[in-house]
Parts: sequence; C-alpha cells; structure tokens
Amino acid sequence: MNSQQGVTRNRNRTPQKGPGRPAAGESLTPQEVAHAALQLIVSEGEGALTMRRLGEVLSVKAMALYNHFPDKEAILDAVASLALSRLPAPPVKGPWKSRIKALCHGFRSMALEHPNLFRVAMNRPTPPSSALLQIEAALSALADAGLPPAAQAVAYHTLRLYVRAYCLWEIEEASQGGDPAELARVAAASYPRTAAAAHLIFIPDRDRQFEAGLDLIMRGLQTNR
Amino acid sequence: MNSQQGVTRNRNRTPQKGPGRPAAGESLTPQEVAHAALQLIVSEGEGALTMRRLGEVLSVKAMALYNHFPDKEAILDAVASLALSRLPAPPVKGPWKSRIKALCHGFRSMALEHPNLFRVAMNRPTPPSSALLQIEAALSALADAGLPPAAQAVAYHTLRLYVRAYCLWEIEEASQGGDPAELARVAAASYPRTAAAAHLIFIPDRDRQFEAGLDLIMRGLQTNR
DNA sequence: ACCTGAACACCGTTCAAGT
DNA sequence: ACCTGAACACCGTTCAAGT
Repeated sequence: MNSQQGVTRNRNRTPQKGPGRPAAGESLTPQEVAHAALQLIVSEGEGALTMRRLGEVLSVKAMALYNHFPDKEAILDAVASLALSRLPAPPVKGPWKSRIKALCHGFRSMALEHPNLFRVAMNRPTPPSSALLQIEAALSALADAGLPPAAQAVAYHTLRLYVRAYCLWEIEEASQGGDPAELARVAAASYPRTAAAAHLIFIPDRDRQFEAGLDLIMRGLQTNR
Repeated sequence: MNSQQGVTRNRNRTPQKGPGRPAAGESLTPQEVAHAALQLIVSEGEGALTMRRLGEVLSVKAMALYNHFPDKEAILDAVASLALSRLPAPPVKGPWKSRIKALCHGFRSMALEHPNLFRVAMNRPTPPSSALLQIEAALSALADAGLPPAAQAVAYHTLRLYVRAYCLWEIEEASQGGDPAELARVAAASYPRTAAAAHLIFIPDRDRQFEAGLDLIMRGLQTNR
C-alpha cells in the first residue's frame, strides 16, 4: 500500500513529472538498482524485495531490471557485497586480542543496526571480495598472537562461524519479540534435570552473552601450543 | 516431471485405482502429511515442498492439507520436529568430553546424511521439544566438567552455535561442488598478506576442520576457573 | 541500448460448494 | 468432518515489440 514514498530514489536532477520519474535521456545503472534494493531490504526486509516492487521504487517496470542484472539472485549478490563494504574499517594498531574483538563487534553492530540486511548478507554462500579487508585483518591479528598458520586458519574459521551464528540467532530472537527474562522462566520449567543451567541459556543480557562466547573461544587460543 | 513415483506414500492398503489413491472411507492424518513433507524435503530439498506437490504425493488436492495444518509454516515446524527426533540417543556414560563430542557428531552425521532436511530443521527459530534430550545431555555433561551454571550456559550456547554454523557451512560448500583443494588455491591468491594462513582457511579435510574447531572451544572450557 | 506489455508457469491461501 | 474447483493476489522470467 505505502509502497511508493520513502524509499524512492531520485536518480537524476530533473525537477518534477511525478515523484522519482526518470528524465528523458537518462537511464538506469546497476549501482542504482543495487542501492535501491539495499534500501528496500533495510527498511522492509528481504520479503519486500520483488522485481515489480523494486521497479516501482526506481520508476521503471520490473522487466527493465533485466537489462542490468541477469536475475534476482545477482541483485542479492550485489546487495550483500555493498553491505559488507559498509563494515567499519578494521583496526591496524593495538594488541591482537583487541583487534579481533573490534572486528567481531563491527559485525555485531551491523547486525543490530540493520538486521534485515545482515541476514541477506550472511546467507550468501561465499563472502565477496568486499570482505577481504576484514579477513586479512583477522588473519594478521591471529598471526600476531603467535599462532602457526594451521591454527590461524582454524581460529579464524571458528570465530567467523561463531560471530555469524550468534548474530543471526540474536536477530531472530529479537524479531520474535517477547521478554528474554520471561522466555527464560518458561524454558527453565522444561529442563528439570539441570534447571539451574537451563535458566541461564536464555541470558537476558545479549551483550554479555556474546562477549562470553567470544572469550571462551579466545581462551582456547591462548592455551594453544 | 518425475514428480509422482518414488516419493508416493500409500497410506492405506487398498490395492489399486492408480498409484497412491486413497480408499473410500480413509482420510489423511497430520502425521502422514508431515512424513510425506519430510520425504519430499529429504529427496528434493525445501524448494520442492509445495502445497500442490505435497498434495500430489498424498493423492489429494493441495487444499485438503489445510484440514490438517493451518498453513505451510506449520508443516515445516512439524518436519523440523520430526527431524530432530531422529537424532541418535545422547550418550549417558563416559567422560564428559566424549559425551559432548558424541552429541556434536550426532548433529553432523545428520547434516551429512540429509543436508536438505538439516537445513530446514536448523532454520526453524526455536528448537522444538524433540531436542530436549540432547539439550539435557549437553548440560549435564558440562556440569560434570565442573563448570558452574553460568559457564555451562555459555559453553552450551557457544557449542550449539558452532556446530550448527559449521554444518550449514559444510553443506553449502559441498552442494556448490568444486574441489576443496582447487578452491584453496584460488583463495590463497587473493590474500597476499597472509597467504600461508589463507591457504588453510579452505582446509580440504572437513572432518579435521570440524574437530579442530570443537577442540578449540573445549580447550577454552578446561582453562575455565 | 534500453524500456514496455503481455504472457507463461508457477506460488500460498480463501471460500463456497459438494459428500 | 473432510475434500474439491475455481478464484485471488501474487511470484520470477521470457519474448516480441517499441523507441
């Protein structure tokens, strides 16, 4: 219903002719398409990204999009790449531990700020080259930790999987609504044998939960010989 | 095209009248619907699970399914619950470390055996009660490790996220095809600064990769005080 | 080169109608 | 109580046609 306004992107400087209407001789670019798709996902979620709807936002019919991308999948790839390029620049100074933590927190910030976008970006199969800076930074921090190459690889992979999975879980949990403390009560009731621990599975403080998992993994790194 | 055969489930013992045709007085049950949906997902993936297609498999029109489930989402919930109830029984004897490992390997076995089903089961928001046995077993093993309740909760959550994320990653990687060693070569070329480690991110031996991440996390557990 | 209209082969779901 | 036919409001994508 409220499809048109708010997300419409004026892609040239022609004054009027209706909102977001293209000028006579101007034509769409892939960048504009990707950006509009990103905006749509950010504000309304992946479900709202429809070829027809995206065309509408760009004041164009859906079929025009196929002049710039082979299919919808390619648009999603472009969005994911754009999203990852928005991650904060990786730190280059400081002790390796704090650099690793900064990288992880960068991911989580994005997840919390734009959950819909994060979901899309993380569900792409392989990380695009826009994540290269982060990967390099993580590996060099792990090298500075004194880990041999094989251990660097294991640590990188484990941390990456944890951060991604944690953030996706946190997003999901948050979007379902419901008070975390209330969920904890209900859950604890179903785990008779170890009720005390079960109660804490649903820790209300997400920040501390994230941090604790990170610390657990990094503790394993230090005792590595 | 080859939709009908192979997945068709005869839900009663009437001899003929076409393959899988229901008898006169017999009617569908939710269990039959869930089971047929599971079969369809196992053999052809979530994309093949369509109300029309599922009806076809059960020799019924798509709309009949709404007599047994409110919507498609509910069918997927039932499938996920069924899937998790197929996990191997959690071990009750032995040192806590081997019990934790057995639980994790149980998940991975299912992932490798039925990747399509695993994907569906893991993408459901909250674990159904059919996972209760596994959760209890994990918590009690962590208790036996001497962890205080708060640390049990953190460890459980971290291990769970790791196992899930690793298996989903492995499945995805495998379904994309391509030789892991070849992927490693290509990847290494894009990571100039830490080429040695980067080469190892794409470890060809998935078993060892999984194990190494698990060991890393469990190492963190032991140094916990 | 880029955009459009119309169409194709699908979806999940609703609803009145049958038995 | 359970199943069906027809329809609704959508999808992604193809293709011939316009400029």
